[in-house]
Amino acid sequence: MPVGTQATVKALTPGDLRAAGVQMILGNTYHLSLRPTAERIARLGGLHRFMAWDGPILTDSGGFQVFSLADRRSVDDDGVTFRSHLDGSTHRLTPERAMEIQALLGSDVAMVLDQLVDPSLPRPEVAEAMARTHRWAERSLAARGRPDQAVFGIIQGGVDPELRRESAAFIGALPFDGIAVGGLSVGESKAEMARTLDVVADALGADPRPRYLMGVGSPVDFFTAVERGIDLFDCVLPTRVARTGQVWTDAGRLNLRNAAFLDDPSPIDPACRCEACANHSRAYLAHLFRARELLAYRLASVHNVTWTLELLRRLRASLADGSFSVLHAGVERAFARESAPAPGPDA
RNA sequence: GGGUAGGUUGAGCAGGUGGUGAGCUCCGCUGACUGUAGAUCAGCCGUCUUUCGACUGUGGGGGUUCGAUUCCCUCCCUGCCCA
Repeated sequence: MPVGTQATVKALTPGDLRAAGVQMILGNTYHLSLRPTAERIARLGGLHRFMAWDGPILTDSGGFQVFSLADRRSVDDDGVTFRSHLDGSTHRLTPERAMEIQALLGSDVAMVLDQLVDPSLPRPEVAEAMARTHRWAERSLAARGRPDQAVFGIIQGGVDPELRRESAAFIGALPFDGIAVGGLSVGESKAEMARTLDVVADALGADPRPRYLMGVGSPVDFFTAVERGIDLFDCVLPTRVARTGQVWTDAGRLNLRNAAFLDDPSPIDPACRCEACANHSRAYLAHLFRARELLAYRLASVHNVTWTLELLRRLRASLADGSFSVLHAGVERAFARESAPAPGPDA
């Protein structure tokens, strides 16, 4: 699911999304409730009609903003009080209100309000946020408003195996339509993420419901997660990095702002069939980025979303024909720079 | 021809009225980004050096001075005004 926080996957039209092979997108409770407001979207016929996207939409609950806007909110057992990043006004989000907003938006999948925390915090704080997430999960189920909307629960627990196991058991025991793993890709190591997904996979066992890893991921992360039973992803990376000039290819990542591409007549990825690769050169994109031309953002986003979804299509095919590990190794090799340890300030 | 204001590191500017000018914004170079307060942010951006640091640099030339970006002479270049 490409991320379309504000009722748009930035720089892309619904037509672009369909051409890129997008099946489902993500929208956001927090942002849309502030602007243009959930009530207005409801009056205008719901989120699908509002943004002219007739495919499935999953809406995030605002749980991530509980984490990312830590300096302008306060959390208590009943809910979260935010100060708007737009105008500083105060807003209250409870599990019930998050469900109400998502019912108004009319998304196909609603997420429960959860509390994720920095996994490096002391264990009692991680455990407290997990316990609160569990209580909020039960309240969210009780508050679900419409039968045509699926609701997913969210497993928390940081990178502590025992807490994760406990959370997976608790959330897995509730009658959700799908199970999400939250609180990862927030600074923990790749090994910690993999280990945590192992614990969750073990705890959920043969549970047939769809499993969604929230906020992931990078090309390599998909393999790590699918190996551990994950079915569904959302991530801002393909579109965000595209807007800053980075494109993903079978040969790894390219930064189109680099001077080396100014004279490169080849397409971003010769194997890609997207609009950008079919019609334009790296040199053209490099020029557009330098000139800050708006087309740069669309073409790069079209490419990254297309390429990412094609990667996932190939990943699914590799599961069927047994070539998963070969494909995995190839992507690991191409994107090796990503997993290389970043030089520290003293290095 | 006369007058006047200027000439600072790729560009545009600060600053500097005898003793420390490498400061800003662009441009440029590179990196980062994981449930989007992000078409954003960070580092670098005279030369040498990995760093520390060293050196050079205020249009050219000359003069005064222990010492000149600063004072004097002269030349060159640019804008504006007058003829």
